[in-house]
Parts: sequence; structure tokens; C-alpha cells
Amino acid sequence: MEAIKAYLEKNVSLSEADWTFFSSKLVYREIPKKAKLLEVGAIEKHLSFIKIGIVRFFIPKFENDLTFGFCFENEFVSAYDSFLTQSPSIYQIETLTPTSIWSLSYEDLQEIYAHTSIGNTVGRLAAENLYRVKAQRELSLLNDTAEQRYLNLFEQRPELLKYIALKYLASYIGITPQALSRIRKRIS
Amino acid sequence: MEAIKAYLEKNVSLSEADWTFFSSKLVYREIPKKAKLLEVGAIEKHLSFIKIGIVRFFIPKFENDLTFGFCFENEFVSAYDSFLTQSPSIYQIETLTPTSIWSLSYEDLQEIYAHTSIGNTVGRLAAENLYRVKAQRELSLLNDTAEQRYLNLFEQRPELLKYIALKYLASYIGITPQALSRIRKRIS
DNA sequence: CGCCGAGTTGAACTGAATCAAGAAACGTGG
DNA sequence: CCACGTTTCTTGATTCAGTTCAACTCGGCG
Repeated sequence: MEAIKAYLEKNVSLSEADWTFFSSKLVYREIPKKAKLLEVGAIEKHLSFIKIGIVRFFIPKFENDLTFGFCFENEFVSAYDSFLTQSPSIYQIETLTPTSIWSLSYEDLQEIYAHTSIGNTVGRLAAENLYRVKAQRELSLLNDTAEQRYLNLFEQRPELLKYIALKYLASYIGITPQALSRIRKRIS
Repeated sequence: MEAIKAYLEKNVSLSEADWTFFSSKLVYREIPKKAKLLEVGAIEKHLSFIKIGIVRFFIPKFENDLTFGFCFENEFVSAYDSFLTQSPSIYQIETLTPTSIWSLSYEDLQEIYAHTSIGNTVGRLAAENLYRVKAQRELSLLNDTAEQRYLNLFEQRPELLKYIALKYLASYIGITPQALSRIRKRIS
């Protein structure tokens, strides 16, 4: 649980009382690999912090899902749009490896927003960071070639290349596994 | 200024005192058309609300800038990532028509966060909404064809087609003006 | 050992980019 | 209010990156 505290304190200073209240709401769970954290059509009830593990975000398709994101240790994971609006998710979340998480329910988070002084600040900073990641990705998708996006992964998140299957990375980059295989060959 | 109040009250209930404090920080400006609101490399100092007008977000390029967004009346406009991090913007904001805005400076917004009870809530809701828009756009860019994205514009924001040059829309969709011209021809 | 999913490679095809030129619309000055 | 020049839009021909379909290799696992 210390990892969550450290993560939050990078952004804002927590009072002892606020942390006690916050942490009392956290529920620990262990999930095997290749298990669903959230199904298409379900409403996301949790904002979770990954203690150990890797998860994948994707829209299931007949042959080759559309994988558009990953989360790692010490990151928050949630179908955040479904969570915010409490409406059915259009995508699915699945573990790639055995995963341990600390979960916060929607209702408990609303309580935290209402009853702690830093709740809204933490929420704002989280949303701002998520926004900045997506904004950057928008520009990358509009601007860069598939090859550039692959090379960016090397620089920005080399751990992805180690742990994640090529076909998922290809989808994330926006191309087919065959095309990524050829790009790899070309640049190596 | 009433439009801003109405906009905020869609999300959260404002006390008289909070609104007085908030609105005292707003500065009114009128900008001619084709004028820069923000240059590449500059730090975004303002979060502004458009009273009248249309603006365009883009990365200038030698022949054909990369246009990736627009803002209209009754919307907030800002190079939000530059604003949040107070670091140089990689893109530019320009008016397409004569534009009137109410501006809030970065420093004043920090004061609002610190001194009003609803500041952080408003900020969080704003960031959450911006996030959801970008997350949706990510999926559209990965998933949809250029033609589908064009048709989505028809449905979701028909006003864009009326007021904005084809070449800017093409860029927003992620294709060249020639390609969009051909898509138009095909579907009409 | 044999199977199965992941990755590679090849060939044909396709949507969009690029280069180029003409038509239409737009704005500015006389 | 028209005339001219500039910008935007359209259309055609060619090229290219990536898709699709298909066959084959490799490594792990029941």
C-alpha cells in the first residue's frame, strides 16, 4: 500500500487523516493471468492501483482485437471513461500476467471527494495526467508513421517490447502484425 | 459572462461567493480573425472561454499544417498540456473568425484552486471531460477509416462542415485535402 | 511426439500520398 | 461593383505503405 501513498505524494501532500480515510477504502485482490478485469458492456466500478502485473485494454474483434493500451506496476488502471460516466464500457480489460491490485469503488471515491480536502485535487491531477497522455497519442497517430511510432515505443517504454506480444504492440501502433514484422526487419 | 456561469453550473453548484471570486479574475479580450492566440514555443498562460468565435489548433508545417482540433462559442480554449505543465507549447492556436474571450491566468487559477471550495472540483470535471474526448478520438483514429471519421463529423459536429475549410477538416481526419475531396465525391 | 499459437515471409491488392494541372471561390484594391 | 490575384477545391496519374490471404518456421506445452 506504501506504493500508492508514494505515488500520490509525488503530486500532493497527504495529511495523516486523509491517508487513513483513503486507505481504509482500498480492497486488495489477486487475479490470475489472462483473466478479465472488465467485460465489454459492463460498468466500471473500480479505480485500481496495480501492485504487480500487466494488463491490456482492447476492443474484442473477430480475429485480432483492437488493443489500444497497457498498464504496469505502480500505475492506476480503470476503464476511466466508463468509470466517470458509470455507463457501459465499449472495451475490455484483461491481465497479461498474474496481477495484484488495490481497488477503490466508485461510491467510495465519491465519498473521498466529499470528505477529504485533497480528494478533488488528487482526482484533478490524475485526470490531467491521463489527458496529457491521450493528447500526445492523438498527435502521434495523426502525425507519425507506423515506423516512427514503433521507434517511439523503444525510447519511451522499452519494457513494453520485452513483455508484450508483437501482435498486441502492432495493434497499439495501429497496424497488422505482418506489417510490424516487416518494419522490424527493415530497421534491424 | 453569464455563459461561463451557466457552463460551470451544468457540472457543479456555485456559491455566490465562489462565483464572485472566480469572475473577478476574468479578463475580456477581442481578437481579430487569423490572429495567433498562442505561438509554438510559447508557454500557455491562459485558460479562456470563447464568447464568440472559432479557433483552430495546429502544428505549423512547411505546406499544410497539422490541424488537430477546433473550439467554438461557449467552450474553453487553451493549449491545456502547455498550460498544465507551464512548458513550451508544441502547437499553435489561431482564430478563424473574429473572436471574443474571457481569460483566466495560470496564477489566478491556482489561487482559485487554493481559495475556493469548488475550484478543484471544477478543474477535475474539466480535465475529466477533456480526457474523455481525447480517449474517444484515440479509438476513432485507430479503428475507423477516414471515410467513417468524416461521416462521424456530419453527425456529431455538423457546424464544423459549415464554417471550416476542407483542408483543415482533412487534416483533422488524418488525410490530405485531395483524399477528402475524393471521399466527398464518392459518398454524395 | 505432435499440436497450436506466434512470428515471418511472399504475392496480389487497396486506400491514401504525392505530384501536377485546371476550376471555383474569395478578398482586396481600383 | 468589377477585375485580378491568391487561395482552396477538384480531378487525374503515379507511387507507396500497409492490408489481406496464404504458406511456412519456430518454440513451448500437453
